[in-house]
Amino acid sequence: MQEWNRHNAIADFVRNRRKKSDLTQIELADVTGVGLRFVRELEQGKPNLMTDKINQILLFFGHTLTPTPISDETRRNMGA
Amino acid sequence: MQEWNRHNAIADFVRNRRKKSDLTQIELADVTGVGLRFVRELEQGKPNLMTDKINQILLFFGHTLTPTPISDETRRNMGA
DNA sequence: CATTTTTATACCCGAAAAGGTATAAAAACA
DNA sequence: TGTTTTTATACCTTTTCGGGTATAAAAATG
Repeated sequence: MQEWNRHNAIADFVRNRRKKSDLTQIELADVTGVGLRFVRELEQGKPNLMTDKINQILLFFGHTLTPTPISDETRRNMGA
Repeated sequence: MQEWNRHNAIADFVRNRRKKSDLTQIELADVTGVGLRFVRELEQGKPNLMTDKINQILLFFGHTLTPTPISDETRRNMGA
């Protein structure tokens, strides 16, 4: 199995935005409609996730999964 | 089941880049190491896909999946 | 036109994700 | 310190993705 990387673009984004919004994992799961376990595995950096579940969460923060150049990976979404 | 949307950011990106590279779906599957069926389902806009499989393909084009703000372009393809 | 190449749809199966929940660990707080 | 809140880990079940392959449709090529 691939190793979990807690610090990847998606996990970091969700964790940071969630905390900025003063939400617990439970609240985020509740408001986005995904399972609590999914929120946790996502933030822990589980490598294999379903795109539509991720988008369910990202949509709450006004974002979505898109292909981006690798060089821009870190820079692109640090705003907001 | 969710409807397939052939024209989403990921599907369009892969289809366009593949054609620019003059590759068939078979060749892209072969060179990226993912199954042929996956390439087809991705380009057809299957909503539920595994992130690491997508990234296997995007990596070949120097890209990766990241959360990006919902722009007019992405919102245009969200239906309704 | 016919023929070849490429893409799309359908089927079965194994593997793994996602959900729910219980419990343990950690963090926040008084 | 002790208490409460939040987060992390573990187990089990159901669901479904992804691979492989066969076939059909569509597109390209002569």
